[in-house]
Amino acid sequence: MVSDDLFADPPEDTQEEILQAAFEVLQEQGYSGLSIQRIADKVGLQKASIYHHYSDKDDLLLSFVDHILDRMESDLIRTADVSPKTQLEGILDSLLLDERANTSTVEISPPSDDLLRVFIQIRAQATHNSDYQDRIAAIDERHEEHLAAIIQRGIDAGEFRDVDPNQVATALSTFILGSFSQRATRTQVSLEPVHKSIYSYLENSVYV
Amino acid sequence: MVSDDLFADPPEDTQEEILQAAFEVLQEQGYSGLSIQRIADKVGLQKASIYHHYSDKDDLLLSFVDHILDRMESDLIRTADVSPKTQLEGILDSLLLDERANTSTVEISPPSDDLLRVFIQIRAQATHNSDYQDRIAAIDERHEEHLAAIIQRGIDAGEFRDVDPNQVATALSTFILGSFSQRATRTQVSLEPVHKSIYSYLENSVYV
DNA sequence: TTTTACCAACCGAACGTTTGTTAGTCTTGT
DNA sequence: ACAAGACTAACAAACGTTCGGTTGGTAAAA
Repeated sequence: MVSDDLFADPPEDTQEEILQAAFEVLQEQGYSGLSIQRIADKVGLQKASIYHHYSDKDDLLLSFVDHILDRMESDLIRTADVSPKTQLEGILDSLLLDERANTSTVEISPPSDDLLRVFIQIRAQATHNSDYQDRIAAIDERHEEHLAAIIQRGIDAGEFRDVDPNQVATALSTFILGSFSQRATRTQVSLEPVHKSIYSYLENSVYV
Repeated sequence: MVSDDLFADPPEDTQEEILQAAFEVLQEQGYSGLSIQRIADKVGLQKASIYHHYSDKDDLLLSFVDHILDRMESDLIRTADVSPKTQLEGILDSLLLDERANTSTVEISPPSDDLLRVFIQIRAQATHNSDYQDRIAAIDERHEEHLAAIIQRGIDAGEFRDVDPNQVATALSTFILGSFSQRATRTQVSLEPVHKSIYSYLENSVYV
């Protein structure tokens, strides 16, 4: 199995190497298999050495989650100097289509399957851990605000009808999350029907 | 914290009591905290006694997952002797609205928040465990088929346009899953915008 | 330039606890 | 008396964490 990197560039210091190792372990073993020993093995360190870089497991996990969620958010939220309709469709194309089918003019690299799986697992921790809950809620809110702002711009520009930006944004983010969850937990999910349906919704209910 | 029962009636035998205990532990501690010791404590048994009812932890977890997914599926899939449009809206109302706001004529009890949280956690296991992947995929497929059948009936009855039943069903199930995921991982999620948007989609893109 | 001091990085070994699991024993209802 | 069901006790393995020691390189002191 080939795993892509947690960092765009190869990790420079040991701290980043450790987070990258945690990323791979989480992918292979799941959250319950994410132990110091396994991370140390993956980096090629003794597990005692981990404690030279992180005070304890909680510290490590917190840094890890921050890194993952930052990365996720940067995939979700991008500004672009194009018309609202073009920007919105660029976002949906990148998030809901296979890369090869993506002919969008707006360049948005979609989250990889690896990142998506890890994201879904972190999200699942939010069901019983309020720290995670807060972080997840923050991401969701910023994502929705980002979409709402685009829709508001579309209304102002006369491209969109006078819809409720927040309502449409919430619907879109719910849809995107559902698609992420399916991609992460099933194999061979066809993104086409979902993509077509949301375009149908936009054409018939949002666009002028 | 008050947890609702995994079983409609109070569990009769010890096996069911154990599964109910696992349900509560999973809710409080998450999947990584789901140990034999904690389950035994919750039932009021010694942990060795668990092995009188289940051969090992894997056996217990498999039974547990089966029970949860069966219950989830029974909440998702119900037949009703009403018009396709009424049935579809009954399903969406029950899954995407608060109970008190649910004035649907079709009686479908929605999955409780507790069940939803546990479902999302089990789903997350599917990211790295192929056994879980298969079960999750099976549920999703049956759910989509159920929705597609309703839509097909709607088309035949002249209530719906000549849409692709599978495409619309996939979109609906994606949407529902996204809503579940948000409800399970965030507090105070307003279901109203999502509900309104999907009705808008149906009226403008599906209904005649 | 050589010597000294220092510090970050890593390692090996051990700690107490919790994990899943097994064996043997006692208790209870039929 | 018999079997089902619960118990106590113990096991090896894995867990997170700590301690003390060994490097290697860098910077100050001689």
